[in-house]
Amino acid sequence: MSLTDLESKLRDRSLKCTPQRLEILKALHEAPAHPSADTVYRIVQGRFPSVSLATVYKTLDTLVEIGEIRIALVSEGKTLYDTRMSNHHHFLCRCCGHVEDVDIQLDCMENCLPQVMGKYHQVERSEVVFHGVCQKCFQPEI
Amino acid sequence: MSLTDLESKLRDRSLKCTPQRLEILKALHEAPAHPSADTVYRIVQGRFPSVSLATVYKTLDTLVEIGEIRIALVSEGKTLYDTRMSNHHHFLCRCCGHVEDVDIQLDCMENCLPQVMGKYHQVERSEVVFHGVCQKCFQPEI
DNA sequence: TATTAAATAAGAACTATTATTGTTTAGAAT
DNA sequence: ATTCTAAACAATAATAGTTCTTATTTAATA
Ligand SMILES: [Mn+2]
Ligand SMILES: [Mn+2]
Ligand SMILES: [Zn+2]
Ligand SMILES: [Zn+2]
Repeated sequence: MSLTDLESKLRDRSLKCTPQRLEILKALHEAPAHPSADTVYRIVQGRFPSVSLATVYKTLDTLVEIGEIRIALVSEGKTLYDTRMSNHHHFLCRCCGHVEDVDIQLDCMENCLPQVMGKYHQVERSEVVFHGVCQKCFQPEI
Repeated sequence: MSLTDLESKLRDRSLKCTPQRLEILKALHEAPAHPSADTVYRIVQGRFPSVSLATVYKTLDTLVEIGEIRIALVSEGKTLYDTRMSNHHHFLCRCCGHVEDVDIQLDCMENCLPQVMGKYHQVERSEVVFHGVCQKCFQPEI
């Protein structure tokens, strides 16, 4: 959220705090959840028309690297980004591709995991993807 | 697995059982787990050089539609396919992108889910993606 | 204010995937 | 077995998403 937060993260890695980066971060938060690069690009254009799509891509990469946003591994085709860095899960509609946050606490996963994976991998986090059909696709008559 | 199984699935939907489709299905099972369209294409080429990449893509779509394979929602960039239709999970290395099957039974998820999601969505299945660093990337000195 | 490494805009290039089109073929009907 | 036809195919053009290249600009530092 906070720009100061971002500034210090950038400074820590000797990355420059440019107006483009600030606008892109703002756009990410204004956008509907899980926006694509193109969605972000269009929002940024409203206030900062000279910004290029390549800069948006590059900046999104950077923001992922410094841990301001992450990629929502939930879409075929285009990359979607997620500004929510706290632990949460996703529901994915197989009809319309709609992605929705799922906020439930699944302690069991976090609990049992370290033992199971411990000797093979370094597990950093886990997320659930629920597959199904969203309300809109299930009852399209409304 | 069984070709008879495939044949009947195709027949049920009045889809033709072509040699290309059979070879592509075979290639999918010979390939390392979670192959891309291109990986499948190359394997098929060995035995059936006239097959086109477009046919591979189209056939993979078809196989997904009839439920012979599924898309492994686990990669940025290119689509990966999964021949294992039974419930399982994935580990994804953030360094090298390696995808590994995770075979643990997480009853808790299947148990708590229907209630939580019930009124909002039709949940058909759920899978966990574990994010982390694989052994190879963690100890690259070997 | 001058310096410089990093970031940017513009657009070409690239990769994965889908669409188009004319030809072939599997499977059904004779 | 031969004919028929919708479906599938090969070839390849087109598109979408993303990355790369290069000349120019700029944030941060001295
Ligand atoms: Mn989310
Ligand atoms: Mn798998
Ligand atoms: Zn839907
Ligand atoms: Zn790895």
